[in-house]
Amino acid sequence: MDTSNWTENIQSRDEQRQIKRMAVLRAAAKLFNEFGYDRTSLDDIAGRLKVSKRTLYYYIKSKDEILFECNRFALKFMNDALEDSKSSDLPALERIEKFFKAYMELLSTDFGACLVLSKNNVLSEESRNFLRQERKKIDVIARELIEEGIAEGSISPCNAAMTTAAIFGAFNWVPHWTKSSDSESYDEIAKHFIHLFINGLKSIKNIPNNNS
Amino acid sequence: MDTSNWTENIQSRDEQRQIKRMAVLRAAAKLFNEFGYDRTSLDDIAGRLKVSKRTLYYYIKSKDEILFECNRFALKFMNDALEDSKSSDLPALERIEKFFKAYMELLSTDFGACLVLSKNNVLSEESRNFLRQERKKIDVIARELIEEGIAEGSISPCNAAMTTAAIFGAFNWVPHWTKSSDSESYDEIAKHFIHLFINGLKSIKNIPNNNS
DNA sequence: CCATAATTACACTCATTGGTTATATAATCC
DNA sequence: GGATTATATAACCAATGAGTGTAATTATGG
Repeated sequence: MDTSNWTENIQSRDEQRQIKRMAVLRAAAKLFNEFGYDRTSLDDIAGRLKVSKRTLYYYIKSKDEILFECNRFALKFMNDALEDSKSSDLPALERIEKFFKAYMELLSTDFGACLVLSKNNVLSEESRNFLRQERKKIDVIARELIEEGIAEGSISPCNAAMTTAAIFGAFNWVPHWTKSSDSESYDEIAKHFIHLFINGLKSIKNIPNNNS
Repeated sequence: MDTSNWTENIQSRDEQRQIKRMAVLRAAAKLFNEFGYDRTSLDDIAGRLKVSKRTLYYYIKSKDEILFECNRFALKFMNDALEDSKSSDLPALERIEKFFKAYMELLSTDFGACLVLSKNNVLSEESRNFLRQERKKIDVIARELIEEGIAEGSISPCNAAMTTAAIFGAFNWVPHWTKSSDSESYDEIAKHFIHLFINGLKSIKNIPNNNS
């Protein structure tokens, strides 16, 4: 049926569907993050949304798909956010700061947390490869930032892969301790972390970092 | 069973038992780390050891207990290792280095990896509390080290809790990427990480500190 | 070599759960 | 208003996996 012009209602239906689908994904992500993928049943998700399990199947194809979509969505969000920082021509250190602030922002969302809390060895080889590839992109961008910084002279030479691994690790771990989110906001955490990674622990007594 | 006095043979039997029990735990940890707790069946563990599932129950009480014991064992190992560094009176930065090298060593073991890879929200409230408490101890020691460093003047003032969270995070994340353990040894990683955390990214141009 | 205890194997129960299907209700558009 | 489509309910199925009873087998000590 290629109805051409009465787009509005169709749109509206589709929009409704998308919104509901999104609600399913978000509810699922919350539960996955709290109890883990395997210990979350579709009934749990349905219960949270006050619908029956069968209903979920109108929005998703399988439980696997839910996890995949949660991951995909998070990665898409991230990639979008990266477009900004890519075009920017700030000095490397500031771009790194921007980058990881965006990353922490992602991690503060249900989908972002899901990205780092769920092992995705559940999914099909194909899905897993796709997600791995997307992750890789983000990792590569971070690595390039470090390398630019080194080229620029603002970052001291180091193994960029190892360095990004350390930073991502620190960030990725944050959603693991949010249960008792008594503490600071994600933004505060990001600031602290970035400051630590840039300046290190060591106190700098005699070195004003103006270079000579 | 209160075995009282005929120690020798019992010992030998007991030793045998302990060894086998340990083999069960280690095999389980390996599988947990690879596939996750929920996706590892007791049949899998038994299969790995080439015994029947029923046999496992002579060494452990339940699947829960396996996970608990894996965690407990890792934490015990860590606490033992900490006794050393506690008595030492090296400068804080070196003790931190020592501490985190030991921690990375732990993470390189099956039990250590299990400690950071498994969500333990599976376990009973009681078990979970115990483990949390033990973890807390380790965290506190790390925090104290940082604070000593600050007091000493070798570490620039910072939020110690946040700082240890960052460092632990970076370390804890390592077992997540070991699947493709194509890369460096844990020891190398530890060195890199520690260097990064102590010195930071920022290049310090007037220090000829490229010893590596 | 026998009696006792430890260990192991087979087969079973029982509960959970992911996924499916038959069918009923509500919305949409001609 | 009636046909078509979207959405929901509830019952059902097949598979899995934790845990157990029993009985066979092995090791230990006298």
